[in-house]
Amino acid sequence: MTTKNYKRYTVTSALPYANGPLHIGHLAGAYLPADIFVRHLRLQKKDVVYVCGSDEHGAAITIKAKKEGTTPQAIIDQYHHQIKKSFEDFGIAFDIYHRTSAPIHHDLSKEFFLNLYEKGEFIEKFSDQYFDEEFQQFLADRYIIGTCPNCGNDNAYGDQCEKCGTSLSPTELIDPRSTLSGNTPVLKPTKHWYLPLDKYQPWLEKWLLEGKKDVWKTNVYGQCSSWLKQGLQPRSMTRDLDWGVDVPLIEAEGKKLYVWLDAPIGYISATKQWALDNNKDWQVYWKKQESEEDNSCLIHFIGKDNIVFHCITFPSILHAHGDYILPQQVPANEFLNLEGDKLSTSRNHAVWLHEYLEEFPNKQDELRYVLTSIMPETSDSEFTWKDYQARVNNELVAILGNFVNRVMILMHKYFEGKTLDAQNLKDKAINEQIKTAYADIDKHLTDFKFRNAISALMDVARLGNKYLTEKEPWKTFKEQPEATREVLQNCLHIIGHLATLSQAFLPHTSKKIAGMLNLSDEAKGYDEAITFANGHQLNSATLLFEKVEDEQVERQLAKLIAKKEETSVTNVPVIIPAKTNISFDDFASMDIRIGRILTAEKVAKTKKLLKLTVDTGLDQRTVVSGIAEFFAPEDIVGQQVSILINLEPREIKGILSQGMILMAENSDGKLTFVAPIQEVEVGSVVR
RNA sequence: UGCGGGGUGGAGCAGUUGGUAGCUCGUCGGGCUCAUAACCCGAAGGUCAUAGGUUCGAGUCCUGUCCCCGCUACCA
Repeated sequence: MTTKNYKRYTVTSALPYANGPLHIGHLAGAYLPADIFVRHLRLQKKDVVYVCGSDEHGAAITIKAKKEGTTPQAIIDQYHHQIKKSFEDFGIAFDIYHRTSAPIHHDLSKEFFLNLYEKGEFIEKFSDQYFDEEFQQFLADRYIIGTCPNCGNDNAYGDQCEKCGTSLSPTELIDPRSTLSGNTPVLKPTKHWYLPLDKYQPWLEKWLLEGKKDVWKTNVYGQCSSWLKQGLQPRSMTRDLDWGVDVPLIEAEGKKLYVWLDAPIGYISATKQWALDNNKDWQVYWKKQESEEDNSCLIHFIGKDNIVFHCITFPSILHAHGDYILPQQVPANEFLNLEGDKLSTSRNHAVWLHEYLEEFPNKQDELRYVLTSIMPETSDSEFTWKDYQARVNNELVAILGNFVNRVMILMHKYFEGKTLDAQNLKDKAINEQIKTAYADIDKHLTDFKFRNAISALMDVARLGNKYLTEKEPWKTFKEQPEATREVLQNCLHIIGHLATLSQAFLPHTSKKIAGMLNLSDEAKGYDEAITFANGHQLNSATLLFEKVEDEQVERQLAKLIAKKEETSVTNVPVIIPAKTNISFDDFASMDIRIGRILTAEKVAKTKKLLKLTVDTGLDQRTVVSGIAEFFAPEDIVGQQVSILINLEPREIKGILSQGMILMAENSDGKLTFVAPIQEVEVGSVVR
């Protein structure tokens, strides 16, 4: 593929956002594949730098700080160090794990902005934005809540209503409130600098649509081409925020760079810091060289949610700057699910890396193996603890661990763990198959097919088990000790190759194997021969992997359930600020009645809507209600409900909805009917 | 709403440019006993979501339909 035969590689993994810990989805998406890929390149003695760091800016962090009554700095310090340590313990081999709050990053981000500014790339636009007069600041979209014009949810955010899914802008909200003060914000003009993505569209079409067709993964290419087809719009690169990189213009005081401008620049500033620390030249990894063939091969490992920024926005910025190379590959993975449900930070439905490392000490490679085997390369995939157990027990323990153990035990039993004239692998067929394994793994990794690659690694261990079974050294030893010795020494060579080949995937295991063979545990390149001296003494056999017991699986499952419940209980309910007063007449003008649901059916092609027929006492009418996620149609027939009957009828999904069912919604968005505690006569007035 | 990805034996998934449907796990039968009851061999099990079309021939190309996931909307 196109990543072959470069002189140099610049590999990045998406910057984790420093407002929460890492979970297995992050690993499977952007970190484990990159780590394997980079280790593979290093084993080929390629020149590669692998950078990452914490993304520490953006409104989500200030919101979290405010919610927890602390400072943004405290939040990012806490999570930066936690994330960094988790990566280290897990064995992700970054050359540097940096952070975007570092001065070197702020400087470089400003430099980028100024470079584009001076070239006149930005469009300067005034727009009216909500401003909180009490707090004297402009409000980011997420700081404004109000009533959704689409579904009437009065807890919609300025950028989106999470209830009906509509994308909004703050000015569309009915009755907007600031989450800072609860006051009604005022519109004030503010100036922002926009990146004219529309202007780069023709260039993007050529570079991406023509240049990356059949080169990038279909999920990545498909998403990009759909964006380009829709037509790109200028995108604001600045924000009215008090946390982030300052916009380096006098007239922009108090404004910050948009996180998505500065975050990817974090890859570059991290490289710069690494170069400083190690006396290297960072520019060869990022800047265009005199001759194109000297350019570094830039590869971004990300999850699918980051595709557009890494494939369209960031390349546009690099292109507009002009001095920088562009990504050669963006092997985005899809998502990992957990036990049949999406991973979710807010619902605490996740396997957290720091907890795994504590509860399963020295079992990094087990998780690395499982996640690589189920990596969501082409579609979403699923992690279950039962599958974890099965893969560890049936594959790592039974195939790899067992093979190594069998050979080691036989060697010690028959030959005191000493080799004799074991310079070469003497079985031609085995030798060929091992060569093929090296080639296969290289091909799969070059194509970002990590599942296939790790399966090719396991095939080497399978080959060993088969060879042992066929040669039956435990039978031949008495009659033909020399032939038996040769068989076992051939097996030792296979184990040696397993040590080399597993370095990229299972680095901890590789070291253990090398230790057992009493070979140096220095990283061994692929081209280094495996040799045992005459009379080489092996170390004693230890088990590479332990079985996962049913009890461990059950404990993890119980923990997931417990956490979910705990979260829903302890989640501090967000109390929505009070709305402005209305007159009694306004209230009296609402006609709310008690009705009864007569029929209910799901509206086709929607996930939230139910079509209800309600007896209001006056008539029977059709109401479309967004409650399908919480109630099955058959369960609510006969239910008494409060219904607002003089609401302007509205067509929803082609059905005329005449009225609105009143629902109580808790802070998790869970709905309950507002109904009389005793049955009352249908048509009764609520007032 | 629009767009992207996916729907393949019990489970999880591969299937490159169209040419007899594969892998891992599980199940069943056999072999072996060096090994963490692990290893090796063999078998059963699929109308490739669905309806049409192109073709000598389609899981693979085209069209319609139905499901699932995601993006659009600062969690990989």
